Formats: sequence, structure tokens, C-alpha cells
Amino acid sequence: MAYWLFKSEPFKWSWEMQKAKGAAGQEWDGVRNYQARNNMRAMQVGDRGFFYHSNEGKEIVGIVEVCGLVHPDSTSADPRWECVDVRAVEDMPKPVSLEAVKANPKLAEMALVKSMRLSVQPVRDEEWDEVCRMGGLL
DNA sequence: GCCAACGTTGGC
DNA sequence: GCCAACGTTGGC
Repeated sequence: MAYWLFKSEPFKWSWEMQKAKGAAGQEWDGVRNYQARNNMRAMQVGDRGFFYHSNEGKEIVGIVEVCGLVHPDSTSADPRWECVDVRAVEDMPKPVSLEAVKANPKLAEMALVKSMRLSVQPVRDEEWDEVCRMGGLL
């Protein structure tokens, strides 16, 4: 199983909205970046991801699970844009802020720090564990 | 609201 | 295929 990180501006699509979708989940639409799309193409059902609030909050607030393989983005007429479906799994007991991630030397190589603008990012196993630990999971 | 970083577009 | 112009993202 692979790990990922999904960024969203809470005014557009928040963790609360994601949770309201329940087990059915929701397509992760609106991505218009090749690297982010390619990451979604690499996802398998059952993969897990962090849900990150950009702009407002700037913290990892929850865990999602990929519940639908990549398919055309229903919000785009352009067939190049595809997305997966994700469902909320659980809250971060203690949200992990960008500041805390940057302050942790173990997370210096995280895409969240290194590739700031990439909206769908891969997360390494060690990074996943470390962020979960910081967030009060594990 | 500003602006730096970075991705995309389009003229040549 | 290069690169300047432009648009967008996202931290501050």
C-alpha cells in the first residue's frame, strides 16, 4: 500500500465536507497539473492519504482512503484530466501543522516542504509514520 | 494582498 | 525546441 497527501483549500473543499460524504466518498476533481494527475494514476484502491488544508489552517487534519481508481474528471471536458475517489477515514487527533513538519528534521525531504505547490503528492512510509506519531495516531 | 516559485502557453 | 510572457498556487 502506498501513501499520499491531498491538498485542498478549506473554502473550496474542506475536511468537514469530505467527512460529510461518508463511506461513499467523493471524486478528487479539479486537478489540472500533470504531476498531480500522474500521482493519482499510480494510486490503488486502499491506498491512504493525508488531507491537508492549504491557505487556511495549513495543517494535516485527517486521513483518507482511495476508494475508486482513476477515471475522467467529471468537472472537465478535457479527457487529459482524471482523478480518483477518496473517502474520509479518521481525524488527526492533533492536526499537524506545516510549521511542525518544517521543524522536524525527519520530514525535511517531504514533498510538502520540497515541492510546495504540488497538490497531490507521494508520502514515504517513514514520513507517514512520523506524521501519524506527531498527530497522535499510532 | 503581496509576491516568489513554478507550471503552461505560444511565438519564433 | 527554446524561452519569454503569463497565470496560478500558496505561504507569509
